[in-house]
Amino acid sequence: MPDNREIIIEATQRLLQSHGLARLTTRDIARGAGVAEGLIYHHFKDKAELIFEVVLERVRNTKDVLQNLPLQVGTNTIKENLEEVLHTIYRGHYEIVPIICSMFADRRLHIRMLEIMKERNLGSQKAIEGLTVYLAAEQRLGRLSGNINPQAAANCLWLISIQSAMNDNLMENAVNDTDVRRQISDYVQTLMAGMAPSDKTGKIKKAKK
Amino acid sequence: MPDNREIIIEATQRLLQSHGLARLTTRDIARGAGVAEGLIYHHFKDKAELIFEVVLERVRNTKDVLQNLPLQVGTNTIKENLEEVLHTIYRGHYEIVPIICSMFADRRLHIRMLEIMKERNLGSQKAIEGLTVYLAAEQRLGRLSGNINPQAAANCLWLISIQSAMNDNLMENAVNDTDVRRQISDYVQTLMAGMAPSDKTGKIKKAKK
Amino acid sequence: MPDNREIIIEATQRLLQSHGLARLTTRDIARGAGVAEGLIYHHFKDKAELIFEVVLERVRNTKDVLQNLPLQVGTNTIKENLEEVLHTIYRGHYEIVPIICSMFADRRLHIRMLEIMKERNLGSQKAIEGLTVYLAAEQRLGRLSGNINPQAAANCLWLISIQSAMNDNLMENAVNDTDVRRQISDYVQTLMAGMAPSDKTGKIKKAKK
Amino acid sequence: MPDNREIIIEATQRLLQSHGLARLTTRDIARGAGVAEGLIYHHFKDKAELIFEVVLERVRNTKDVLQNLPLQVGTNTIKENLEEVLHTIYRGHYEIVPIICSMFADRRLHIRMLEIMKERNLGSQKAIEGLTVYLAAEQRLGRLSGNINPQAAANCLWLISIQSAMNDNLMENAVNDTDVRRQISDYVQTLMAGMAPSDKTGKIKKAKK
DNA sequence: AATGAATGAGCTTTCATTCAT
DNA sequence: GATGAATGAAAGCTCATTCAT
Repeated sequence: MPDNREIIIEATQRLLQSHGLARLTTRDIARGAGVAEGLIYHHFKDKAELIFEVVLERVRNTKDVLQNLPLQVGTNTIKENLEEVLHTIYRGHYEIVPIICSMFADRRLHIRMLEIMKERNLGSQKAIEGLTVYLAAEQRLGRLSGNINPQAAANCLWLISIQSAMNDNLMENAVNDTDVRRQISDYVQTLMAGMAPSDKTGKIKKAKK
Repeated sequence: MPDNREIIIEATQRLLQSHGLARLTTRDIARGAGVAEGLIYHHFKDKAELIFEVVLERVRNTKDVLQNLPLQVGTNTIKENLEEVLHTIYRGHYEIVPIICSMFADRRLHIRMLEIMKERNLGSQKAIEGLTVYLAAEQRLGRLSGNINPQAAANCLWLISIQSAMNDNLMENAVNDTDVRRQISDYVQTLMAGMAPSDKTGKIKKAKK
Repeated sequence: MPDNREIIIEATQRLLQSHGLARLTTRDIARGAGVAEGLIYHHFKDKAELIFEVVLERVRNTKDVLQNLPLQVGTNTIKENLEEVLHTIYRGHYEIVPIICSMFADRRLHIRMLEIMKERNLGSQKAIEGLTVYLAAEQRLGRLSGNINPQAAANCLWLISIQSAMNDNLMENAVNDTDVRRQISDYVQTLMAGMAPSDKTGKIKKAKK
Repeated sequence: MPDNREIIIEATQRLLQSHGLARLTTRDIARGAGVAEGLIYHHFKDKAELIFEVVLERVRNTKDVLQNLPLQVGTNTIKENLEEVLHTIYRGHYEIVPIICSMFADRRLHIRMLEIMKERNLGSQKAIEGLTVYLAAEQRLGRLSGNINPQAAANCLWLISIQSAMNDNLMENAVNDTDVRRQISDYVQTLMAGMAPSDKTGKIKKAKK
């Protein structure tokens, strides 16, 4: 007994990738799923909610990784852990970001999207929480500098990986895994090392001029 | 005699920023430009061509954002300079977020845009170049750590500010200048200080397990 | 064991009053009754039959409104009695306005309703009868002018109160009891005093030109 | 050169009478008018506004009569003038009332209808104004009792004629002009004479019992 | 060049009704 | 009797585009 709700979500996911959101109609979705158009509205309040469900499904894996991150506290190197996190966020969002952006290109969908997120108490801050907790824990273990603010650092990592994915997708950069990982490694390296000169103590030097 | 072609483009640009592409109708554009709907089709083959013209103009402007940065080498504190840069990128992108999103929503527009950018050698890497040059110069002056890769660092700064702007725009966060600047300051602070513990030498410690 | 047929009818009645017919769906009804949508079709041939059953019940009740009025003959003041009557008619109809409107909206329902009313000798003239009898009795007691036709007067009172209720309901006027009573009082006062000049004898003066 | 806006209104008017509102679709209207469906939305904001326009067109005549009523001050007999007014209101609303009621059976149309009325500053009080002014003027001339409130009296007349029309339409009473005029004559007679006993002075007697 | 009325295909959404369980 | 997932035929409305003037 096939679950039509799942079938609809899967068909939407498939069509979203081949056609894009702007040209995707509920008729296409129904045809693609092999069900009546009306059934969509039995399982989802409206088209926006269906699209949102697709995005959620995709993001779920990322969310799990971030939530389980605190379990990694003290294991491996920090750099290894962070690279893994950034890679997960990157991969989890590479295909989703254009869909989300598409929704924001449509005023009506945009508004509805924000409503749904409010209803379900979702938002990127929620997703980042696990990362923030992890960083704070590593900081307490002395594996991270006491000078940084875990929340700000988590935000930086999040923003970099999301925007990388978005940028690569928008510019259609080659995205073989080796390149992605090398790039991420560079970013993490930069964030770990810090840009201030090596004699720094967390205070920023004035120009000597 | 005002040039109606220009007037139409300007109105489209304005409306694209405030309303996004998906619900922007030729009627809206005509009304916004104060001309008849039919006139659009005298000046442009179709709606897509008009939109394309507008987006192209925006992309042309983007690369100028960071051109003047190298002039700041050695002046002020690094932190001050970087905060100013991030703020500039943030503000410059905040308003074109709906246009960027629109490109994700319309596959044909997206593809044409990429072709043009390739032809004319545009693209974010170009825009970041000024920032990279600046960072390298400061590094030579000893005002930045020798351990970082200027290109990677420039990328980090770029990605963070763009994605901040997108996030704030799309999630309809409050964006008064004070909040934006505080946020940016936190990010720069994190990047300057680095996340590795204070005895770091650029090498990453293993977990002591 | 509660009788689901009755439960469905009650829920429909309630919803018809608050929401009107046109947007009242079988889903709403089922939800309101706490049963499955399909069950409606076990108890009623189709939606029309269910609605019909409900409207019929309302019409049955309406004629009782004025039955007790003749009992008031000679008691209180006429004005008090009439104000009470108008208020009763007003209140009794205020809540069924959406149902009356629904009959105008659905031709089939309208026709069936008329047939039933003819068959069973229902109708507003029947309902007004009590009022007419009352007025005639008061006229015989000398408490009402001998110049009026009790039937016409009863009709006037009836029409005014019904239409007041409709108007207030449809225009979403504020309808606190004080306002309603003041309004009714004005109408009764007008009807009691009569519009002809005070030297009137029931005959209408010509303009003196 | 036929005016399509008028053609659409006329077709709607025609179809409204034969089919009723509940089953009247925009497709039917377009077909009936011989134009494209989209054209309706070029001339009217939505279906509600079109329907409303039809009602307005019909009511316009009534409105004119009421507004010109003050010109009749002092001419003919009061009774003649009032009978003419009530007859005009009755005739002008006989076919309109069911349409208006139908709109109120549909929650969405109801709300939209009230919006439109607010936008255009319409409402029954506006229509009654002319009648109120007329009554007040006749009162000053001594042709109407000084004991009545012109506003309340105007309301009574209005409510009676509207509800008569509605009642006759709903009950499908015979409505040949002779019957209608006789009925109206009875109502006016009642209102003129007043219901209080002939020795009245405008004060209401207590029951002597 | 400029207008704006007119088109018509296509969109999302609604909803009475059916039917396997 | 009772369920609720599933249907599919509309419904109201949108909008890029055309064309007579």
